[in-house]
Amino acid sequence: MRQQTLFPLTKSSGTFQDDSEKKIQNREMKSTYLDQLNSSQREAVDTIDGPVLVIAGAGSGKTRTLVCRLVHLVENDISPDSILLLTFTRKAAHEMIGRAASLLGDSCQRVTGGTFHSVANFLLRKYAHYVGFASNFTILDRADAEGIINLLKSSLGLSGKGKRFPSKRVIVNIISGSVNKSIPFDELISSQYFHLVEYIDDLKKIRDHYIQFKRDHGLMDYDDLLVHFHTVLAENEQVRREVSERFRYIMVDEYQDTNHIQAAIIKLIASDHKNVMVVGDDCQSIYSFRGADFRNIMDFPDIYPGTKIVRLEQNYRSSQEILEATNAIIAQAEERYTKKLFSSISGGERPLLYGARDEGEQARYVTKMIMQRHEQGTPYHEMAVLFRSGFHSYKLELELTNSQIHFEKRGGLKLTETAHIKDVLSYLRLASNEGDSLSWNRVLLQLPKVGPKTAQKIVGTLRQESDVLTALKKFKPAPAWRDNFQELVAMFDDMVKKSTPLAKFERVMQYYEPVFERLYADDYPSRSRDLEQLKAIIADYKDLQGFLDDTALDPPESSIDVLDKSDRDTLVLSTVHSAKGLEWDTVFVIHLADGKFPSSHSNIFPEQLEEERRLLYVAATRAKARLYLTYPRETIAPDRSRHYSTLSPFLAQLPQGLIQSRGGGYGGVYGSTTYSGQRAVLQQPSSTEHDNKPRKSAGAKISSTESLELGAAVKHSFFGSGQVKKIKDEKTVDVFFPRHGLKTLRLDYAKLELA
DNA sequence: AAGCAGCCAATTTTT
DNA sequence: TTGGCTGCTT
Repeated sequence: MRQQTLFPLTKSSGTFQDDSEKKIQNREMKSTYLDQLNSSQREAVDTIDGPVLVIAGAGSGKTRTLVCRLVHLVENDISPDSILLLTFTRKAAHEMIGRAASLLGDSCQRVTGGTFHSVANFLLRKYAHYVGFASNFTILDRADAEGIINLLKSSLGLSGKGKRFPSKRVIVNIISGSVNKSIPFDELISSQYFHLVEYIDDLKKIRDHYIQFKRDHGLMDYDDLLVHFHTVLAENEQVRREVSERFRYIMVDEYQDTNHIQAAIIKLIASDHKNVMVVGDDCQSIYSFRGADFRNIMDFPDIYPGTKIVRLEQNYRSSQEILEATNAIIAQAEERYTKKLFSSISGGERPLLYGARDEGEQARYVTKMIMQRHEQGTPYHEMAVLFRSGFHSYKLELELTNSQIHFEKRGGLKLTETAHIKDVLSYLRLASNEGDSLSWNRVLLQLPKVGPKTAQKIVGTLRQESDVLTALKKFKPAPAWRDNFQELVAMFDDMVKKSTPLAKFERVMQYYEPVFERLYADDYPSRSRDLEQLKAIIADYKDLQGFLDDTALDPPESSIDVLDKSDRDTLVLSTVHSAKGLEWDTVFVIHLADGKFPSSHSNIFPEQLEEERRLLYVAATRAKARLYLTYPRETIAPDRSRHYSTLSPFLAQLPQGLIQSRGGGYGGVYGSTTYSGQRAVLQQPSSTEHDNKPRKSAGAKISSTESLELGAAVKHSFFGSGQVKKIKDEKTVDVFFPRHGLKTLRLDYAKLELA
């Protein structure tokens, strides 16, 4: 039953680590797995009791170490039931436990594994009453949370507040950010959303109503899963002891991407026995936007005195040539990272940099190189294309489809983020939690002639009776939509009585099909493929709650891989975030232009920029043998205006000789800054900038501190006017802004002007 | 008063 | 491709 919830039968088809590697490891470990580890790995595996911190560089055999330790624990008579394995995705946990099981047998499947969120959910189904929730609470995804915020905005009379009032997206970001970063609400707004300070009271009101709304209707968002779980453990000694006794051995992967609440949860569970092993790499911390703090790693030995610290620095993944480039990328970081990875795989190729003319040419180049490599014997599944944002791959997707290369896209839009899937899920959620008024609101709005006001009126009557059905039957609909309303009520009455999730789904579809065709008249045939996919997923579940939890905690990707049962050789397209922990023979990183990578959204705070740098590091260290870096020299904005772009500063500033350059130019259309003269372009990244975006034309842009002196008045696009307080080096200054205090700015990225 | 059609703008990363 | 806003219609 437990496994059912944590590990659904629906596996997406990707590989966690490539198959050949897996086979080799299995063979190795079957003989005597300990002998196959290097001395550091072995030390990590060997230590059974007490706190262990493993600093594991990219490709240093981290997964192998975790799997071996799992095996080692079980071989030393530790019951698999008492082991908790926390990973970043549920797929990762599933994969590791599966590998352990293939070495040692099925008993390993009894290990509890998954993300913090899935484990918190699993335990809250049992303990939620301690924090005032029934056990049938519904999990909200981001879109649900935004939907509630919208409802509250209008019911609190804040929706017509003008353009400057934050959108639901921003409001959810603030509320969630405050929780995840453990920063008080006011403080977060005045430091990171200072332009919203005037709305601070309205925002607080929305937040308080949001919290109450969730309580009233049995709803938990992602953050609540962690917060409420933490509260249960912190405030109920008996529960804490129960959980602590059950999970006597804890392993946490990707510890650099945990936030403070997650660290506190571990601390509570482990406080009796201190048997915790955490594995992480500070260089690969890429989730601070969601509250992750890699300082959790540094603090670990302080929280757990006597921690054994193990460093894994030998890289078994990439060639020395690739490592030299990736080491150089991370060496530019502000933060001093202690590790320097080395590899014994030599004789590889230097990473290749290609400046394409534009996005179309970039897509054609990548497609061409993929086909070339394929002809030379690299299967598609050994190649991947990585990018900063989901939409960066659109052009490439078209090109690959034209060339009939089969690919799978990870990251970006999820299946559950499309409107028609959310529709169907809403009906099903009502079968599990009839008080979920967000879902009621959604399904009621689908009735013709029923808008926000009417829907709210109906929802308002639902709680006046002991059960929803009675309330619905008592409600008097207007004649204009009475028939449709009664049909909906009949469907609901009928659906809740069906026993299996599939039967419920089919009853919903019988009602929804005509609604669907009316709502999405222009494109319902293409959308109905998604519904087929949903049906295939739901058919594997015996338990509706499990299905709903899984789709919320681990939403299927929108590509149709579930229906595609054939074992086709498939190329992977992925956001860098979703590529974490994976590896391929050949990796392409595209759109490496300033403004795209690093994203232009992140040049306000130096810390965000540092995270973008680590993100590139993560992307590049996925490659085993070949790494291609590309960027378009010209992009077209949505308004069809053309913009020149320059190479990402992260690459432009690398020492010479680590990367080979190729391409660009094309008959000198863009001047002679082609990559035959690598030096000229690489060394002056910002001097070639021809950005023709409209811009405030106040003063001269400052690119070096040479043109600055102490006390100079300057202007920043985000912080406003300020005064130079300290010149640190030729690229770094401290500026005091009256409204934000002292900020350290890097002139390469901060758009600073003379006032 | 509420619904609805049509126009314009914006669009990171994820549990 | 959605989502917010405006102004027209029921």
